[in-house]
Amino acid sequence: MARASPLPLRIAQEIRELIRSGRLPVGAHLATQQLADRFGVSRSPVREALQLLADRKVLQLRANRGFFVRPPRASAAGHAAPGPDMAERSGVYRRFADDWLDDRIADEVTEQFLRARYRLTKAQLTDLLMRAVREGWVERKAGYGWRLLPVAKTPEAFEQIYRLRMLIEPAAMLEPGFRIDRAVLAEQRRIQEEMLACGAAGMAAERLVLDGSLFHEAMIGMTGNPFFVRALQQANRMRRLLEYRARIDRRRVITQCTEHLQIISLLERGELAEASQLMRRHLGGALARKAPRTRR
Amino acid sequence: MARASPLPLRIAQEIRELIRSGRLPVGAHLATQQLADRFGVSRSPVREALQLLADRKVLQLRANRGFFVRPPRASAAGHAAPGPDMAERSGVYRRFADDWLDDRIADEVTEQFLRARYRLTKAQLTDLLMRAVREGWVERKAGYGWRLLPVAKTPEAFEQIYRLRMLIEPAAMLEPGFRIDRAVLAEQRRIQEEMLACGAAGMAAERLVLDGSLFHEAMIGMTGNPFFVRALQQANRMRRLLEYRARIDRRRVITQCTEHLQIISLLERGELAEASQLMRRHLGGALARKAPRTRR
DNA sequence: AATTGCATTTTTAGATCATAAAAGCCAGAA
DNA sequence: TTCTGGCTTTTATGATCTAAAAATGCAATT
Repeated sequence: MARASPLPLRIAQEIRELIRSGRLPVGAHLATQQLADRFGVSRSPVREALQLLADRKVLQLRANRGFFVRPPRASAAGHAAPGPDMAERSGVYRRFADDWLDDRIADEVTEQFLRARYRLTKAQLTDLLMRAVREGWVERKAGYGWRLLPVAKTPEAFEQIYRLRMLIEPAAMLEPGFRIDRAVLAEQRRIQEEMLACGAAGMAAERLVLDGSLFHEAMIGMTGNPFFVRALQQANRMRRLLEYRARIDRRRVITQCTEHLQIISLLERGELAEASQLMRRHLGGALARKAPRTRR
Repeated sequence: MARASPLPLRIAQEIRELIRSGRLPVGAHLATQQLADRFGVSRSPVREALQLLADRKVLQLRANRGFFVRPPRASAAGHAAPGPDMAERSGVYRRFADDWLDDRIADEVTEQFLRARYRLTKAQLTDLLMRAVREGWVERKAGYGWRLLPVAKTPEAFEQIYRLRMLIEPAAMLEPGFRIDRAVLAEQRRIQEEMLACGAAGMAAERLVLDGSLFHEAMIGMTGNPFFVRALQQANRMRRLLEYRARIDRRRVITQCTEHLQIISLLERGELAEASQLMRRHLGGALARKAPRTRR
C-alpha cells in the first residue's frame, strides 16, 4: 500500500465509519462529488480515499462507474486500522498535553524546543500551537516563546469544569431560544443505545468519553446560542484531556448512558423543566464520583 | 527617530501608560530588569523602549545610572502617540473582522487571498488566523483554506452574548469559590471613577468599551474558576468587535459606571447576593437598550 | 443529466539561507 | 550588591525555491 497523505487517510477513515454504522449500505454507490461536499473538500482527496479503500477490498471499483460498498468480510475486522481514537491517542497534541500535565516540560518553551522534542516542521508546530491556544492552555509570550498555562494542572480543575457545566447545561434547556430537534435526539438515542447494548465493553475509552461529550454538546446545541455551545465545548475539550488520563469506570458508563437516555425521553416529550433538573442531577452525580479521587 | 521594532514600541507605550496613570512618579528610576520581569520579556526590548522614550524626552538618561521619569511637558500631549486603542482600531485583525461582518469577503478564503488583501507575510498571517481561531470565528477547512463562521453576523448575536453573560456573571458571585479581592476592587474603583470624572468625554470609544470589559472580567476573576473567566472573555472579545462598530452612547456610559461602582461597593461590604442581583439587572439593562437597534 | 477519470491549475508545505530581534552573559560603574 | 551598558548566543522572521497536495476544468462514459 502506497504511503498516503493524511487527508485522504482521514477521509477513508470517515467513510469506513459511515459504512460500519450502516449509513452507507452494502452495494451503495459512492459518488465522489457528494462525498467531497459532505466533507467540505474537493474531489481529489476523496478519490484517493476511495482508491485506498478499494485497495483494502472495502470497496469495489467498477471502471467508469465508480466505487461501491462491498459486503463486509470477517477478516476486515482483523485489519484494525488505526482509527480516529488511535490517531488522537498517539497524536502529538496528546503527548504535548500529557507532558505538560505531568510536568515533563517547563511552563515556558521556545518553538525550537518543541520542534526538536516532537520532531515537527514549522507548519506542524503552528498547527499544534494553534490547537492548544484555541483550547486555552497555551499563549504567546511577548518576546520569543510560548507560555503554558496551569489551568488544568490544579486538582480542582475537574470540579471547576463541572461547576461551569452545571451552570450552563441545565440553564440552556430553559433558554427561550431552546428548540427541540427530533433528528438530533434520535441520533443521540441511537448512539447511547448502541453504547449501552455492547455494555461499554468493546469500546475504546476515548470513544466513550468522546461520545459523552458529543451528547452534551448536542443538547446545548439546541439552544441555538453558539456562545453557550462554545463555552461548553471549550470546557469539554479540556476535560477530555484530563479524563483520558483517568481510568474509566465502565460501570459508571452504564448509569451515564441510562441517564442520557432519560434526558432524551424527557425532551422528546417536551418536558423541558424536568430535563433541565435531571441534567443538573446527572452532572452533579458525575462530579461527586470524580471529585474525591483528585489526580496529580 | 529610527524605525523601531514592534515589541519595544509596545513596551514603550505601556511604560507611558504607567507614567500617565501615576504608577511611575516623576523622578522614578526605571530599572531594566524590573520592567523586563513585569512585561515578561528580556532586557533587550525594554532597553530599546526606554531609549525610545528618552529620545522623545519622556525620560532622562543618566550615564551608567539608567533612565528616570521626567516632569511631563505640555507639549507631550500634542505628540499623540498612536496608542494601544489606535493600534487596535487600525490593526489588521480589526479590518479582517470588519470585512467579514460587512460581507466584503466570502465565507471561505485561502491564505494567499488573505496575504494579498492585507499585505501580510506568512508569520503575520499565522498570527492573524491564530487570533481569529482563538476568538472562535475562524476555523481551518479540511483541505486548503479557512472557513469564516457566521456566529457574530446574525442580528441575534448581541442578545446571545448577553444571555450567556446574564447567566454566568451573577452566578459567578454566588459560587462557593468566590473570594473578594480588595486590591482588585480598589483598582477597578479607581478606573471607574476616573472614567466618570472626565464624563467619558475625552476618552476613545475603544477605551470605554475595553475598560467595561475589563471590569466584568475582574469581577468574574474573583471566582477563582478559570473556566468561568475564559467563557466570559471569549464572549466579550466577540462583543467588542461588534460594539466598536456601534455608536457609543456616552450618556449610557455614565449610568454604566455608576452601576459598576455600586457593584464594587456591595462587594466591598461583602453583600454578595445583592451584588449578584445588581449585576443581573445591570446586564439586563444594557441588553434592553441594545437589542432594539439590531445591526445589519 | 450526472458522474467518472484524467489533466491542469492553484494552493500550501517544507527546506534553506540571510537577517532581524530577543535572550542571556559579564565586566565595570554606582 | 545592584544595576547598567555592551557583547554574544539563541531564536524567530522573511524571502525564495521545489515538491506535494488539493481544487478545478473538461472530455468521455454511463
